[in-house]
Amino acid sequence: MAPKTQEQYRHMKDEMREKIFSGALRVFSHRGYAATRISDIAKACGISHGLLYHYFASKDEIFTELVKNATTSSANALLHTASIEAPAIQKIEWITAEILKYIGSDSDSAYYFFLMVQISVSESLPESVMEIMKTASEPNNIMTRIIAEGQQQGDIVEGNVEELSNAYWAAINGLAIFRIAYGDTLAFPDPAVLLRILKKEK
Amino acid sequence: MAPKTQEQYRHMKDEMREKIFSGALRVFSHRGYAATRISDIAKACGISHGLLYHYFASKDEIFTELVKNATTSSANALLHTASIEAPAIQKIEWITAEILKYIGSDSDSAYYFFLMVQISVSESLPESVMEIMKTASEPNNIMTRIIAEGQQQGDIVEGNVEELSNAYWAAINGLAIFRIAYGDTLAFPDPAVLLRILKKEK
DNA sequence: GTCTATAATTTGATAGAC
DNA sequence: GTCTATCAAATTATAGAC
Repeated sequence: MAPKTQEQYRHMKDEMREKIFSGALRVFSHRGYAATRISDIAKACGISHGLLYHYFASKDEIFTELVKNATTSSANALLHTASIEAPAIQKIEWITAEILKYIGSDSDSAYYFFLMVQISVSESLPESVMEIMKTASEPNNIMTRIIAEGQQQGDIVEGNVEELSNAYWAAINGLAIFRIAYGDTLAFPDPAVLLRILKKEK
Repeated sequence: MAPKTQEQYRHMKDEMREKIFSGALRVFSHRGYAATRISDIAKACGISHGLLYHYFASKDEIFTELVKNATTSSANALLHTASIEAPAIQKIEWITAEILKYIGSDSDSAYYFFLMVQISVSESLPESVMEIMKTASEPNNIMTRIIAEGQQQGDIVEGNVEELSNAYWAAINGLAIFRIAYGDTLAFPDPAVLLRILKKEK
């Protein structure tokens, strides 16, 4: 192997690659993987499609890197929250506020959520993406644990933890999608509205 | 065997078109509009792609008919609920139970929800679909009216009606998507869980 | 009614000019 | 580094055999 040359090769092109990632994320979200043309991404980045192959080997590689970003960063955020020393309900309040803040802003977050939704539904994806999804730690598992914790502490409503978690994540993902579809004209709910799904009234 | 009447032939043609619709709805949902190949639909229906053109003029026509179905049937269901003589909260309880029942079953409902989600996000759609979306009455408008009604009657929590409506619909749509992604292994929440978003505790 | 063969177009990827 | 020209493969839609 020649790790040294590969590393140098990548470092040289990192800046442009970042620019391409950003454009590609939005194009993939709006069109889906298979429907996204390499020329669409190139146009969104203001370069020719030929030049794009100077920075990426293929359409698959761009997509795979994006998915890698999405899975690792979301898993890390959740793991970090889970490790905080606080009552479960506070963990959930904190993460909900964070997620909604980012989804509601102009950042890439909403697009990452929708990217993962598309992947979970899609039946024909590159093998490389399938591999990542298999090894990705599921946010749902972490969330169900926190919910169960909150139930024991008497702050979260009774009921099947997976059903509660699904309802909560469905709302989060749905809002991310609405945000992409309707932009900043969307009336964006307060974290408290979503937390009513889980929180026990006192 | 006796020769078939014209009506029998017409009936056979209608049946085949229904079969193609059903197959196409699932393929479009799993792959998106632009990424769906005519041969994918044909394969899902167990026919050759040449034969498909015997029943439909183009890929666009199949998709457009599906969108037409989705918009009219969902609008009708909501309008019907809105016209019922009952407190607003009961209307919402009824429609939520209905929607979740259908999404959770093996019917086409979940796919129709996701189809509309994809359309709302997608940037490149056939002109014919764009036309339908422009004239389609928005479910959101009907829902916000019912929610406002429920607030006046003291059964629904205070707060911006559009934000509440968005949170509620986000959860509904999110669950439809989860249902497609995970099939009947999904832990499907009770209507009561979703209604906690809107319902005032007493 | 149903299929296979094929035309016309599009698109992912490469090669080579500047 | 960047672009344009081009190849090879895939895809929509049509034509024609059975």
